[in-house]
Amino acid sequence: MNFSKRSRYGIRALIYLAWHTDCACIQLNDIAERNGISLKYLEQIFAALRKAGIVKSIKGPQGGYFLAGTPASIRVADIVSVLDGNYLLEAEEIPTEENGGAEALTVQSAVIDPVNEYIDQFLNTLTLKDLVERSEQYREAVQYMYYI
Amino acid sequence: MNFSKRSRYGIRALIYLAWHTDCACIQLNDIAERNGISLKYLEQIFAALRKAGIVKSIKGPQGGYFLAGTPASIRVADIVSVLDGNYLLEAEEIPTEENGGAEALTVQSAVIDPVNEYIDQFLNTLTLKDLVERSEQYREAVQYMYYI
DNA sequence: CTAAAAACCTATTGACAAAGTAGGTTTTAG
DNA sequence: CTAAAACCTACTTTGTCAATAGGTTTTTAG
Repeated sequence: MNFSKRSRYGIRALIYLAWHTDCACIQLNDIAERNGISLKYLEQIFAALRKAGIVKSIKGPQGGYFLAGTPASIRVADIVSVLDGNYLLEAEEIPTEENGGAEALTVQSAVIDPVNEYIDQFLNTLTLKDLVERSEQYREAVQYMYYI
Repeated sequence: MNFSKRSRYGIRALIYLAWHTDCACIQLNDIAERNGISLKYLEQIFAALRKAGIVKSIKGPQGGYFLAGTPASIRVADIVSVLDGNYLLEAEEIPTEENGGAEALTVQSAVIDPVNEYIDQFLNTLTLKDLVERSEQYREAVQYMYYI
């Protein structure tokens, strides 16, 4: 299981893109400064997102990135998959001896599997649209926090 | 979030101890061989479990380890806490700039928090007793798998 | 009393990945 | 033609996991 900076930065950047679907595109420089993320690191993240078809790009001055689909069509599971590889807990190695297997199988089926099932279901149901909706409360709150 | 070998080995070893509450104690050598785990590594794991009060030990020949409490009183959350530190996903760093905070707060509250809440609830409810009960089906199956 | 079995203790190592840095090339608007 | 931006590849740093190593201490059995 991974929920690395890479994924978190990616999701945050995509929320920002989703906020600005009215703009033609957004520059990485903009996002990097907003979030205190290294531009070079963001570039790598967006290279992956672009290759996976989640965003599209325009080169040259006034270029940038925009979402390839609607926010509702982009699942958080897709984003994390692209950026962190698999997001599930790794499967147990079941000992090949004549013993020890029962314990390992139990851990797999009673601990790992249920956690994985929940995470998988949760991340596959959650879309960028959901995140945008839930961000509304913070957009105001954040301005209040820092402008006072 | 960690679900390392350390935790998995620990849980497996504790299942094995719980199977043998009739024995005075179990030697690590036994468990290590059953599971193909290095004895030295298991010793470190059990040192942590002992210091946390999950198992007790007897030194000297015929010594070994046994559960400090009933299987029903040992939560999987306790085991993983001891062996992996915290088992939850780390909190987002919220940017201190006047911007970017809304995205980060959204990721925290809409993605990280719900996953953490589930894992926390799940691991705190699940006890070693549950694991022992669910291991029954595998104890037979495993013997069948390898003795045929 | 002694030898061996087991727990107990502390330090070190090797492999690997995450996070970020570095230094470019290519495309294209103005 | 120049500068802004994406695009590409390689490297570095840092830290953690999973062991390995080499002991010391305690205690039972003979």
